[in-house]
Amino acid sequence: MEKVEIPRKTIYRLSIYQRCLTKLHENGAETVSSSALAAAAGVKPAQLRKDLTYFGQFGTRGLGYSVEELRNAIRDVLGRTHLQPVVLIGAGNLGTALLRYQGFQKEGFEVVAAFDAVPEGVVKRGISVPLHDIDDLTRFVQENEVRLAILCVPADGAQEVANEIVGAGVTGILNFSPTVLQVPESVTVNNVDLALELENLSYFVGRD
Amino acid sequence: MEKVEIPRKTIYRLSIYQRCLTKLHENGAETVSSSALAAAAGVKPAQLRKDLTYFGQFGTRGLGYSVEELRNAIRDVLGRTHLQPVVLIGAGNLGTALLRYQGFQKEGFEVVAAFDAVPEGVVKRGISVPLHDIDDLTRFVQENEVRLAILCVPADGAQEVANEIVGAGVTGILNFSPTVLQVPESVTVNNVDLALELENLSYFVGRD
DNA sequence: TCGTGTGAAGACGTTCACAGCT
DNA sequence: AGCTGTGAACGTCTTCACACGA
Repeated sequence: MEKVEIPRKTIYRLSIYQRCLTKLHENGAETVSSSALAAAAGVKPAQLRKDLTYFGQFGTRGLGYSVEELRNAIRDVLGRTHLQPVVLIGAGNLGTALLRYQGFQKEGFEVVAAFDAVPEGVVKRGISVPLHDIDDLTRFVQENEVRLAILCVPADGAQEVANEIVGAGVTGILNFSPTVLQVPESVTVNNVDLALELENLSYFVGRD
Repeated sequence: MEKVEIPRKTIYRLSIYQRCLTKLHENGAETVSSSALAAAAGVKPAQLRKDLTYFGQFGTRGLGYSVEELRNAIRDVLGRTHLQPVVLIGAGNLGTALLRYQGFQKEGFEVVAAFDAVPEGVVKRGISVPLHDIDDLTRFVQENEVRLAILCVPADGAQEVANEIVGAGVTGILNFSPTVLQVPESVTVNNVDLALELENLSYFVGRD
């Protein structure tokens, strides 16, 4: 197979395009041009078209794209026909907030279980996800063949937990801990580092 | 002034280097080589050295970098000698969690006020930041010359709030709403889109 | 000899500009 | 005429490889 690899940044944008297409679909739009969709997504038209060429041709010259067709095509590429089970580890402030957060469910992800070192101490108000002791983590991940994990533990314990879940079969980690995780190449880590983002902003704001 | 612009990605990495240096400093290390620091930060040695050349020379050939000197130099570049005041808008699940989150304070940011459309409905447990009605937002931002804002409102209200705070003088927005904000060029927006990150992960995990 | 500093090469991503289909 | 699809140009970031100083 000589499939050209789709750039990571393109994958991110595909998700954004899909959201815009869903909104257009709800508004009853049948077709959309690359310039209109690009404007909604905050990119240039040429970029949008280039992104799409990575996995096929979908438009009609002189007309644009069928909203529904393009949406289906992107969904297929992103591979979310089926729901992905996710575990969340570390039910502190951030962790519990994410458990209450509706955005994941809305996008087709189900947080099937949460783990904490001291599950008794967690405020469970508004949380319907079962909360386990962290000792059950490996067993649970293996038995349920979980591939995705959200990591919300403090920085000093993050690497240890990461090793454990990777050993148990997790291959994608959404890491909220302010640490650089060392993982095998086969594992994908997406870092969400809140302090880092603020610090970065403050750099660009700070020049006067 | 003919200062070469420091790439945005380098700025991000500087923050990471700084964290690693702080950890090294706490462990009593005096000097560090580019390869050691790079390994800790998860980058290649050449990249680290290149990043540093954007704003000066700090190492000693054959020896490495002075942990303390380099840390101070990076702090100066990032410009965080003084604390930046930040406002948070939208005290829902995510917003309140961020208010309780200690990571910002630890990195030198102070959330000076939070705003919500219905401040009475917010659970205030564990929150010490004053909570205002969103009607006071513009006045507060102007009077306190706030430059940074954390946006945690639902997607459909985000653009409106963004317009308001930009008008009031905010030039850096940390946006947690799953929307593409349209702002003037002079304003920096850093998006933290949780569902997007998960979707992205699931793409890389999904191939088997 | 060891590790930094850096020009040059390379890889990658974006933008342009236009050919070609409807 | 209008808008897509795309090779080529461009710009940016990363990596290499080695000169140079300690």
